[in-house]
Amino acid sequence: MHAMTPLAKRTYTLLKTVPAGRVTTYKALADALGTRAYRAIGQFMKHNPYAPAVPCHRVVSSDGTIGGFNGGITKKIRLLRAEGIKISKNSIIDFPTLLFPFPAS
DNA sequence: TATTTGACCAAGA
DNA sequence: ATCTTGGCCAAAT
Repeated sequence: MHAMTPLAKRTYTLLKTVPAGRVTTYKALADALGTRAYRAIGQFMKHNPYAPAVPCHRVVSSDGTIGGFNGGITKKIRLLRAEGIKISKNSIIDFPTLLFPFPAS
């Protein structure tokens, strides 16, 4: 087992609460965790030691575009579509509605 | 210890 | 609408 930094562990734990058919963003995760490390969170997703238990494919960019994925965004799009999420031109259809609201602290 | 690197973001041009 | 720039923070080198 590799040593897991506290922020990485909290990020994975929080992400697991996002249900299928909904999405979140790098920023929303950071915000809910009380940090501004959006970019670091992108790195955590890239590593994602718990895939597919941790649904990193449900994390997209703040503007509703797909963002990145280890192995290619095509795969990410396929996974999202399999959950009923519609995508066109690399952006989520009806993005604000599908965005999962984290419980307020 | 210092520097570089990102699956980012917001604001400008 | 597309592209650039500066800022942000944790990890890796």
